[in-house]
Amino acid sequence: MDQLKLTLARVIQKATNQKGIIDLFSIPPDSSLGDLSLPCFKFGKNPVDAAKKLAKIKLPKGFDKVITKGPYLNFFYDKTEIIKSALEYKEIKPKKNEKVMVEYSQPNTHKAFHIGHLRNVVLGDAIVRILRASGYKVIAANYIGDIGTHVAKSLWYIDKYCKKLPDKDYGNWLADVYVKATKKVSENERLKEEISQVLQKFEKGDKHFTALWKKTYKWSMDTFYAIYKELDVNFDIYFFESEVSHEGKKIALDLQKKGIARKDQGSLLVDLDKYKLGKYLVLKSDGTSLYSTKDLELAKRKFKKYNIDRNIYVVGSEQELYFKQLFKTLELMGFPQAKKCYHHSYGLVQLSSGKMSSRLGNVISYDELKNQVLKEAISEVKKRHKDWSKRKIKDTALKISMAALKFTMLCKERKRVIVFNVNESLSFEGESGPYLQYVYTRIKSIFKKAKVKEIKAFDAKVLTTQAEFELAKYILEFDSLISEIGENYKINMLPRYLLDLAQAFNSYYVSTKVLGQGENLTNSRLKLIENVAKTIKRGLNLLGIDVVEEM
RNA sequence: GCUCCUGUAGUCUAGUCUGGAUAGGACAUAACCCUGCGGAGGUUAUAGCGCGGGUUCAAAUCCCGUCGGGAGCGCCA
Repeated sequence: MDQLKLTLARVIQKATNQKGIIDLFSIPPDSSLGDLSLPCFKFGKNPVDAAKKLAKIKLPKGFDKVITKGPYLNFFYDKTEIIKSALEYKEIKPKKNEKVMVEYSQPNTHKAFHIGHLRNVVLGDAIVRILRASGYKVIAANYIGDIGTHVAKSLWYIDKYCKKLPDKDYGNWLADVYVKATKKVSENERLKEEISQVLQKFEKGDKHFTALWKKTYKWSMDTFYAIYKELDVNFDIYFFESEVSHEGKKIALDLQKKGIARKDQGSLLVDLDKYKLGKYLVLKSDGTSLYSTKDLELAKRKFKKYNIDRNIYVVGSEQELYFKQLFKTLELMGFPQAKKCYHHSYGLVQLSSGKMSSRLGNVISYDELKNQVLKEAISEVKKRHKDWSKRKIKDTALKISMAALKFTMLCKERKRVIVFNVNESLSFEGESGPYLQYVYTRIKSIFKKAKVKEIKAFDAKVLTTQAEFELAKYILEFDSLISEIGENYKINMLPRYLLDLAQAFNSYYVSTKVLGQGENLTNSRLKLIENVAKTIKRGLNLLGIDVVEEM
């Protein structure tokens, strides 16, 4: 269809002697008005006349007719041609040379993994999948916050107050320790000094704290790995703050030598006032490293060792200023790739009662939410399939739960804040992941009854309804949508598209019978809905969502 | 105080970058549709662009102002 649009644009370009026609095209508000529209406001003083004049042009192949509607010129595709292309549709695999690194998830060890982290992982994973589908070489990177003040705080608390270490449920225990430690410190400011000492000892390689760190670090990582496995998220590389901390300090000191950074109240900072970016602190006054210290070294590694062309950081919008500062500093350091660093920010996930904070412990953990949704899904599946085994019920319910969770995280425009109400469970109806899975099972069910594996003969000419034409258009739109998202990162366009397609299918389904319509018609309809199912499956997979055969 | 983001029916949301036709969808509410390929569905109804200016043939979209909500602004990450 992109090709059709292009040829039409050329024809009109010739007739009007104007450039950029292709950008003027729009989709009419209702498909009964046409498939493609050209507003004629820019062709002379009287757009209605201009439209009438242009309506006389000779239409290129693939177009059926053109009508005018006031100042609009509305084109209709040749329906049979479109349906034919949709029936014969083959997946394309584009190739691009650019190498992109997507850094996401970045959880801190020794803290809770909550639903805010979930939005990040799901978003990052979808970006990775979509960029790969649009042809980029993608490195999926995680960056674990395994050291820093928060870890020192936990180690300090465990060392000082915990007589017994747990033997199970490590992740939650650590999350709880962090909350308690924060509370302790807030009651007595002087304890901060003790924590600073623990951090300094640890950074110098103190044996006791290193051993304690190793043990507790592993507990956290095992918790994360389990979550990633369940979410079906895979990383190509794990970076750790601990491995860039030391080199980061060198960079900070080097920045001072070069006059990019200066000392201020004992700490080192890069003054970015003249770029309206405030001051960027790169080393603490006690000589230990900061988030920024480590990010400088991390970026350097990405550029030099991994030789990437583009670098995407998936991090919440509250860090927008921080990343602007980081990118500017990288630029001052002379990295040409600094201009190709991109902060993919997104809105907070918060509770109806307000912002979540690992420090305060008022969070919904990933496990908590998942278990709630899973419970609901299990009961729904049970209702429908009394004969299924427990195992099958749970497997299916888990896939449905994942669809519900991920879809909720992805269908909103990225900057939008997501507010969770603890008591409201996620919906499986309406605009939801399960709604899309449902469409897939309906199609699969038809195929089961049809008892055909492969449709060899089909004929576009027998598919004459508007609904069939609409479905065909959706199928043909998919590839350009993916490549568009690969450029603008508007992930939520994909869930939106899938909802539209699903809805179009559902109304087709209730109005049109596929089976028992004679071999020719039935086979052609089967072919069409098979391609609908494939498109939905591909789309869901790009969002990290699995389909189910039955639900 | 300064900076950034955001405001669309009772609730949630798409559209805003790149201005075009009747602002699309979901939930809730009220009707209706299984002798049919799966009702986690379909059809219909009700209801909306915070406010005030400006630019334009045309504004949810751009500009200015204003009000409400959120986030950030040196030793957290």
